[in-house]
Amino acid sequence: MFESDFERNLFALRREKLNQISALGQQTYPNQYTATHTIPEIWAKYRETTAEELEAHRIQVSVAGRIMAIRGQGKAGFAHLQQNGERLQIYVRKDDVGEENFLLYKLLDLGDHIGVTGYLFRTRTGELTIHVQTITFLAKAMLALPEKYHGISDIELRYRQRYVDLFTNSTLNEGGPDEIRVRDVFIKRAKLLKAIRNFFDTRGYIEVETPMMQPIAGGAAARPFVTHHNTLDMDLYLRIAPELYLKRLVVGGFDRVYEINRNFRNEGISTQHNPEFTMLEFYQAYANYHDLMDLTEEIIKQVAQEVNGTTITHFNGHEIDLGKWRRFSMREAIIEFWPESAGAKPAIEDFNSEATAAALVERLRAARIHIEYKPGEPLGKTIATIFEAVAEDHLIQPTIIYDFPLAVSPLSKQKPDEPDWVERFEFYIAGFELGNAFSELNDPEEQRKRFEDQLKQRQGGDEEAHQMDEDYVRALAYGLPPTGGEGIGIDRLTMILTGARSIRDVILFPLLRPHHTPEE
RNA sequence: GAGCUCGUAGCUCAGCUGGUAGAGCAACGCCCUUUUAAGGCGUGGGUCCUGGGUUCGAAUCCCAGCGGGCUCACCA
Repeated sequence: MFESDFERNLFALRREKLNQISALGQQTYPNQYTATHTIPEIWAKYRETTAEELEAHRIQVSVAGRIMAIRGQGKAGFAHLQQNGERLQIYVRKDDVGEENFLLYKLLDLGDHIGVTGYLFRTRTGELTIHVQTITFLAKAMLALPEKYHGISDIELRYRQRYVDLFTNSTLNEGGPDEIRVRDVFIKRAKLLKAIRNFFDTRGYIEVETPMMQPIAGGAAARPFVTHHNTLDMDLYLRIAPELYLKRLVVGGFDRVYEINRNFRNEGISTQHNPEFTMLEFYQAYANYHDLMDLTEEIIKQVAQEVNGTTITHFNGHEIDLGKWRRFSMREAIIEFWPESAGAKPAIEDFNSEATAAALVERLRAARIHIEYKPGEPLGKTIATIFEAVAEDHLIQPTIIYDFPLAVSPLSKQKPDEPDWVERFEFYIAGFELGNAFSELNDPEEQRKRFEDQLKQRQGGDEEAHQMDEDYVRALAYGLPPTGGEGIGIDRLTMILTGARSIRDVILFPLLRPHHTPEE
């Protein structure tokens, strides 16, 4: 627990102060405190009240909070109490609180929790302040708070000791139009979740919870985490997606379902990837991917309005309007964003054969654009890779990319007129993918074939290829109505709405390697 | 997993081409009854991330490791 002798000594010293506080007749760890207001309530109610009004009608209040600043003045003193992210000044005079309470005040440290009663006034400089009459001790900070002006700026410390980060409430993107405090990031995240639930609840969707531990990790292409159930003596996978269970529910007659929950993928970590992340998935019977495109724009617009009061957001130096959307087919996007350095733009026919697609790869490589390509891989996979290499960085403003190759979409329905392409889209904001949606494949025989193809790729060494899920095929065999389904990354959407540039800034306790203190 | 980069007091940071570690905040003591990054006087606080190496001498240079950040890869 202790970082140093300094901390150990400080702890002992505070322990001694607790004894003295106890000797003053205060409980050292009392069980409750009854306040008349929270600090935000005081501000909401009396922000505009003048000094004269406060003097004329003495307003008695009691509030509780954590001491975040304290200034002694001999036989008086000022302190700032913080509660729910807001601070209110208190003024303590020996004359007014009495000998014992003033001794208590002298024993207080930065970080301590106290309750005070008193009346509101304005100081010489006009600051709304409580003129304290009694102090009640509530809890002690046994460790030193971070630097009072800068707070904690060490990113590692912020993530490891989020509890400190939150009450010091340090700033992200300082000085920019996207400046935001840590606490507000997580308040917005909560609002976002509420807005999404509101969106779906009012449209007749029901919220469900499906297994997080699954015997077959399906519904996405990713390496799973493995765990073990002792009594059943079976390995289970932490889910990589809820998809296949949610579609079983549509078979079961829940025409509109959604789930907001964690997915786990045993993959790399980056500013856009955390091993556990929160995903919204929703399914709507009788809808196709066109319906979902319209719905997607509506969701994002409405959520932005509810969370930020505007569809304008700032991310990494870009102003983004979440109310204005573009749509390209994947092939159109490749042509649209084809780099000049790689010569003339491709023609739409170039996507029709492996040879012409491979030629595009060669042109990109000649232009020193890194692109993964294995000769003999399916044409659709090559096209998807080209899209990612060429277009993704340009998709700063909200953009829907539709019509994906069948080869990379084992669960999507083919386009009636182009069987090598499926009714699938992804949407991008700020240069990264936020969501993925498609008209769900509901033909059990076709689904079985797709799984078998995936199995072949798996045997060929692709660890992320889908496994066979017999029960899911059986569910489809009972009849899945035409259905549209979509997944939206909640962490990433939070990033877009808060301007946080790292996914770790929107996850309260992001995964870090264990850190060993000298004592361990 | 790879490349680059950072790691000095509880916190925020300085410390030059190598000469044996500093400031502010916080802490401790004293003074101060409208202050607010309060102020004044004084005091204590260091495994300079860890382990090797080079050197008369290493926070500083070199190597390895640990942890963080960024970029790339994988992926959403």
